Amino acid sequence: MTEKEGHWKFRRELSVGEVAARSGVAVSTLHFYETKGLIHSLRNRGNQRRYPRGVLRRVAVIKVAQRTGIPLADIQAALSALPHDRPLTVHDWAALSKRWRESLNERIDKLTALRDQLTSCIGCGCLSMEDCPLRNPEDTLNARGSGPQLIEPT
Amino acid sequence: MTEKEGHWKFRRELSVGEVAARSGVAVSTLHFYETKGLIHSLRNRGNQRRYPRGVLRRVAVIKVAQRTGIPLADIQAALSALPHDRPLTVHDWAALSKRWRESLNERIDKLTALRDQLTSCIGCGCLSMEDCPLRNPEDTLNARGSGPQLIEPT
DNA sequence: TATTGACCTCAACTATAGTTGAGGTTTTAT
DNA sequence: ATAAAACCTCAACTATAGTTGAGGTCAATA
Repeated sequence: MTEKEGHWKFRRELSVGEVAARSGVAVSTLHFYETKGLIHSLRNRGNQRRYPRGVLRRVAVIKVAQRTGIPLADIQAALSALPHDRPLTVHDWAALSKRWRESLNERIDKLTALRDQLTSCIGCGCLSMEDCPLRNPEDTLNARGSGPQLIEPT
Repeated sequence: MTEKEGHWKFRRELSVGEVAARSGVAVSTLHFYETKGLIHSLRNRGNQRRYPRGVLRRVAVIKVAQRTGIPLADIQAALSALPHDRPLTVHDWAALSKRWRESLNERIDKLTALRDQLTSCIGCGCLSMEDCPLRNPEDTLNARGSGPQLIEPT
């Protein structure tokens, strides 16, 4: 709303409220992301956060990654491998999104396999620890023989 | 291990440790499920939990539902609509698993759509709140016109 | 200039799904 | 009979992803 800090053409910094309004996340979430190292800010003379415009793209990338099921810690790790003082490029985005699409695909594949097993088990209902693929997805138990399970498996 | 409580042929109750060993969940988890109303137990003279054998099937159903992404509260709601003093029947299981398969299918469909959008956006990288389908999945913003977003949307 | 809105920090709280530990009792095995 | 293993409750803690509120400061506007 204000044009105080120079001519609008040259104003490149955003307040936290502006970033919230334009990115669709709450101010408290931006604070939170900053504590987690997902975004970074500079401070003005009054200790208020000032963001470079590139933060909008960063937040967008974070939100998309979250939709694909990537935990914030992993997003942070991926972003921190990139320079944090320049905007993300289209190339950065392509690299990140390709990786995340892979993990999304894995998730989809796992869920699809689960759905197929569920479908084939609906009429069965055995749910036996030893026999049912739904209960024993990785065949972990048969790996060391049958019988009752170990107490409190890792 | 013990045959104390009657001839083995008639022993129908399980201790919490036995349930843990046979179901593959921790004792603490069984306690936790009980506080959430997901499973139920009787107590012996010494105040120790004694479970009817049907609890094994219940725990199995809970774990399968969790794999499909159903929250415990929903699982509890579904299970509590059934009599809690008899084992789950194959028919119970069929009804539950059909519902859960539906919600699993919805999850898969959403993730698949997301993956397809991600794929088509990898080369783009605009991530604009207004234009990018990845950022604006439900077209919530255009529903009330364009421009900057409302602050702190619900 | 004064007031209001936006901002600051820090602690505490929400929700989900449990785990861990302290302190004490019961059951099982020797 | 006694020691060990299993059990009990309850509170506190873990992790993830934030939100809320108190108490105080800064900035924009009337």
